[in-house]
Amino acid sequence: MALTDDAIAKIRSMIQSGELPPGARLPPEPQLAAQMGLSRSGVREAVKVLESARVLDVRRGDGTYVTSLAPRLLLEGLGLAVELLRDDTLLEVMEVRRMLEPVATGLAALRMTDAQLDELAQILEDMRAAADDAEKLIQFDTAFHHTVIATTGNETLTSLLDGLSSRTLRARVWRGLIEGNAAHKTIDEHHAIYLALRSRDQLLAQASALIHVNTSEAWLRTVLAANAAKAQRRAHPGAPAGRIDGTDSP
Amino acid sequence: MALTDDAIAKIRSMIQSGELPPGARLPPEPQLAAQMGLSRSGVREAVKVLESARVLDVRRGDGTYVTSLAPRLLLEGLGLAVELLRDDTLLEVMEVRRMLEPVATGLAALRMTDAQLDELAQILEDMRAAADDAEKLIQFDTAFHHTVIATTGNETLTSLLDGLSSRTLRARVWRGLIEGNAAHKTIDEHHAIYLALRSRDQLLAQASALIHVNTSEAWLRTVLAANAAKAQRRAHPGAPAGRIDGTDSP
DNA sequence: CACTATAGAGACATCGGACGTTTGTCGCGG
DNA sequence: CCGCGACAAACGTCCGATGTCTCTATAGTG
Repeated sequence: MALTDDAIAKIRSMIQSGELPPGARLPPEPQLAAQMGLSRSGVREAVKVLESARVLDVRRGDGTYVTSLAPRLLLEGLGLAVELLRDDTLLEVMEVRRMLEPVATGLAALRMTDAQLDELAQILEDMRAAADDAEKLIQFDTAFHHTVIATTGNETLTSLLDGLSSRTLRARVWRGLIEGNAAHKTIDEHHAIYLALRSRDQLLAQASALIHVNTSEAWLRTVLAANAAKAQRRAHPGAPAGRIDGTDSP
Repeated sequence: MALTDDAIAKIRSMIQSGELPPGARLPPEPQLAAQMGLSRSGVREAVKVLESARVLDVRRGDGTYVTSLAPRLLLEGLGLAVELLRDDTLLEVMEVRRMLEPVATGLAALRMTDAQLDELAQILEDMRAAADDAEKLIQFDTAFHHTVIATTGNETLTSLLDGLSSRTLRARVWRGLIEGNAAHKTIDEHHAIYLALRSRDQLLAQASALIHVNTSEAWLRTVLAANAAKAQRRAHPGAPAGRIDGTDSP
């Protein structure tokens, strides 16, 4: 297959070269098709791919435009990718968070304003009030970390970490936390991060963020282990645990 | 638009739920179309999107299959996204690298084998030999950092950092380095990282990686500034330099 | 003159069918 | 047992038609 992929590459290249700057309007599909030497069907597939990557914005009845190309748009797909990762690679994601989130939180301690601190305090309060509602806990947890990282002013960093902490990943961790009666302890960890940020203590913020990510990772491990054991029983009832990596001998 | 996007969501959801595990074969397009209540054209757009995201593997004359869903595949798109970022957000990318790459390099110092160290030494030698060929320098530079990070054994981390250091970003930095006669100094920085790794000194590796990223960032700044000034002159010949952030007063 | 309702044109959304090309397979023959 | 050729299945591409939404210009109204 070359035609459609060529079209994708051509449009991408026109954007990268500046020939199609953010906000620019593309020619109508039939004209674009003629220009690139393929049918309208092929152009539609190409445009659809770039639209799903948030590179193009297709407005029905109007036309197709280049988006702002802001990091928050282009990095949106990272979250979708993480959602599809296999269980055993989620620990790799956690290891990346473990490396990145503490440093980012430390940076946030240097840049955070009083208003942002108050916002965090409010989220913490909400979290404490919702201590028995898993759905809300996840929501406030997401808001807490997003708010912290966003204060670095680095939109790319924020989008990356948002993507690495996809919704289903967070949901799994919290499921473990709640079933393990560790929700309260985890909320305390958020409080510790908040206190470090309020005192603008970079190293303390970094340390408390690392401890928090570490706790999340530990609970994710337990959830994944329970999950793997369940899958194992489903596949071979009563049989001892064996290979779980999905490989197969020829 | 809902039909095609619904189809994308449905297929994604079937994969996420395990109904379509890695390697599974999807029904033929016409059947898939009937099953999801839309025409084959719509299904083809949906499949194309998921293929471009490396979620599906379409084999002409054979069928459509779910990929391995390995991080290296799913995170491949990150590089394409970074390639399209605007100049002013590339500094954000550099800030992320500045936070992540030193920690990762430090981790590599703990896990690297002798064979991998020898591989690095070879790349360093190649780099020195190619000191006047920008193209090769970029190639060896990419190989060096990829090899270092890959020794952490974390494929997700490796793919992320590969994506953050997209080819055009590296090319710009090296253009600055060469024009500024700093190529030699930068190769020395690679050597310093290598020495730290060889002595398995985590903190030293971390420090030398930070210094190296910092140098890259500095040269990227000069390249971007020169670029912005040129764009400014192109827009207003002879006019004094003014705002270069692209904002506009009403 | 200012504002609103409306008709038209333009553009994307979706469909259905047709044909070419590639690939995997299965049976035949050496 | 192995190689070869024909068949069938599946994706790649194209074309044309129709539906639906948006923007805009125009005519009408107060």
